[in-house]
Amino acid sequence: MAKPSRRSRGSNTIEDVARAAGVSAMTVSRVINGGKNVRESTRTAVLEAVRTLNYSPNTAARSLAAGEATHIGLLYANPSAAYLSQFLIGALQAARRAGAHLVLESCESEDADEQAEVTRRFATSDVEGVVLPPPLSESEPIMAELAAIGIPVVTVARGVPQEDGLNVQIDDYEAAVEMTRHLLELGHRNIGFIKGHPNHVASHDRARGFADALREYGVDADRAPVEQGYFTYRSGLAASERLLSLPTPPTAIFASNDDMAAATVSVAHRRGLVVPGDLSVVGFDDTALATSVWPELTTVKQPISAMAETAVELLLADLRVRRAGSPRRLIKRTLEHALIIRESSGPPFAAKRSRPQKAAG
Amino acid sequence: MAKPSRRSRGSNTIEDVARAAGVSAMTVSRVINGGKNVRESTRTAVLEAVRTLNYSPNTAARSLAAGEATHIGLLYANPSAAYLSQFLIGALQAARRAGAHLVLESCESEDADEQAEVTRRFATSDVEGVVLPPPLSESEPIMAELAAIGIPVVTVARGVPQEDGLNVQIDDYEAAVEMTRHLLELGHRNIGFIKGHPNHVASHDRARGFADALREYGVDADRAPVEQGYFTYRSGLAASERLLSLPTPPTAIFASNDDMAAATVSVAHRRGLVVPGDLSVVGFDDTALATSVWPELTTVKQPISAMAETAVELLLADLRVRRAGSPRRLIKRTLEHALIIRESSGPPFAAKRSRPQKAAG
DNA sequence: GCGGTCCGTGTTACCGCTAACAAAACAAAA
DNA sequence: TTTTGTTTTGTTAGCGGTAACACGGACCGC
Repeated sequence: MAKPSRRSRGSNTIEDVARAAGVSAMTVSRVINGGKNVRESTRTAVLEAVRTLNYSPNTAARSLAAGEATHIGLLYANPSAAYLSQFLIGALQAARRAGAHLVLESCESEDADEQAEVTRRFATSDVEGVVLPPPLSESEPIMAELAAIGIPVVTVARGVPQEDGLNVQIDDYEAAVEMTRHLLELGHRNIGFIKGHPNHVASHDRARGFADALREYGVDADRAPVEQGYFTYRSGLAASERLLSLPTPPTAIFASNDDMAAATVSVAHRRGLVVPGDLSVVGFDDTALATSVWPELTTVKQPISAMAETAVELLLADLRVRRAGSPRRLIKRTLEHALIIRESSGPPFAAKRSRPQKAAG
Repeated sequence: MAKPSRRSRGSNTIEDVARAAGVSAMTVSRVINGGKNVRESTRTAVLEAVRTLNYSPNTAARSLAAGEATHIGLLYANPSAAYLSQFLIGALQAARRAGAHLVLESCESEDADEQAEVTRRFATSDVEGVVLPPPLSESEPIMAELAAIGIPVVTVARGVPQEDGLNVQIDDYEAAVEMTRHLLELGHRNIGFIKGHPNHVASHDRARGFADALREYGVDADRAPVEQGYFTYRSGLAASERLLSLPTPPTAIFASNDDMAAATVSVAHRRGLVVPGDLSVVGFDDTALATSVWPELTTVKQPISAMAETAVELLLADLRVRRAGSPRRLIKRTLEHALIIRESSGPPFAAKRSRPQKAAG
């Protein structure tokens, strides 16, 4: 037995796998990475050895040798905490798989100069690419600064992606259409809508989806009660107050995110309305808030973690391509959303009927 | 000029710094890490060179050479999203500083066998230590499994830390005392309390703090209205309903976390009570929920990010010590909390007075 | 049958850093 | 002054991978 090297950590290396498979380390390396030009029999032998030894490559050694990206930045600003944690989980996963570190920086300021300043400091440290989740993905000062420094960026949920930029998103328009159809199919015809922050392009997409779905069912979209919100709980409070104070208050309210939907539920309760018996309330995003209010919210689920993973992967791929000098491909990726139907939506005027039904059931 | 090496990434290395400072690479290494035995003049020269060249060491190379921990695990379970994202930010920061990767795994199940199973799979991959935030820090199956495998663990906010374990926490008892005093000093004498999940030791500490503070002010703690809750919004709904249905309902309610406090506010509103005019409501944790309800909650802020950072640092230090074979030191660390006074707490019976005041102001 | 091309694999030389050891510089003791 | 520590600094040999190139054999066309 060879005496163990003075600092090995015991876990087996590519060398061990090579020995076990009866090939050289290089061949193992080729098999593990998408290796072309490896005979099928060799490949299976190597994979067999990998499995037997439960081998997993050392990311530190890998990125050192390959000279790959090691630090990718994630600049975030106060989205809902639920969104951020989901996003971080996905980004972290993808980064680790690639052997890269995630460098976090927050940028809460709305001031253009300050945003540029933070960005500059961040970018000139040692990050090789930057992931920009919303709402920062819409920030022009940041995008401009990053472009000036020449650092690759991938935006997430940027409404109007840059011509030659990387972007990951969901189809906000389509999701809003589906949610509106859900309410229409329950029988609602007087549906209120609370818009999102006007700076977010997604807000407009959602509003368009809402209106188009109404038209599809022959409802006059121009007469539909719509109030401006800003994605905050507080703005949702105000907007829903206004909607419910209308002479003919809506039987359902579609809020552009969960925070505002939660606020709407709170206002409804304060007014003695039963949700969903007297008023259906639906949200968007499926953040943790959706299930921590009562009743739990019907909402649209964004695959936040998956979007983050995809974003990191796109960025790393772009970095690789740039380094190799290959022609860049401009990539946009749209991921699937899903309607999550919970307890806050139901048929209109169900309050009186629902009680007997419950007693009977 | 030497032709650039075929794969260097351009950023300057320890070699460049050494050349600039007129010393060897090893000396630079010593200066950068807590180097002992370096002449003061040499040290300053090196640091000068480091600054000039804007040098920052390559973490991949560092952990490869030093054979240090590269993967530390973080096993989490559905705490509030706000808590998790704060925690991740801190943990990530500390991990990156040390050149380690954070490996995430979630374990939502409450079933002992399943928890053990997840833990086993997680631990036998390639993590060298595990961070356990609440509520998992209280899970015996997980702790037992980890101990059996022999992987170092650091728990966070574990009520009764293990004899020889690493743990990071705040003083729940003291924080509860301070919060209760705050209410007492506002003039409240009939204060309701909503307990946390009985499995959490922190719940008991908070309840003790509450009772002791009452006694301190001559209030009969045994007669104080206390209801059992389980840290969920829903349990808060039920508990506060019970408290407010008492013949002499309390003028203030101290909920053991923000979720239950938010639920209490909701119940109060449904009953037509003004917060804080008719009822003061305070929470614990200062999660995002605290500022996304109206009125914003008075609460206790836990330094979540800092706790996560500390936890990772403790773990890495322990790992280093173990590898060196030095005697382990058992470390517990208690971080500072803070009382955050917002709008949900005020003097009792203020509803009638406050309106004229508002009108006058 | 012979040079060329492609394929599958091995060899070599690092990536950037640090542990361990060696050597030199300096100081204190004899 | 010599001897014997004690610092301070340099040298060597990797850590675990991968890029680049080398090499032998199969296949091809002439």
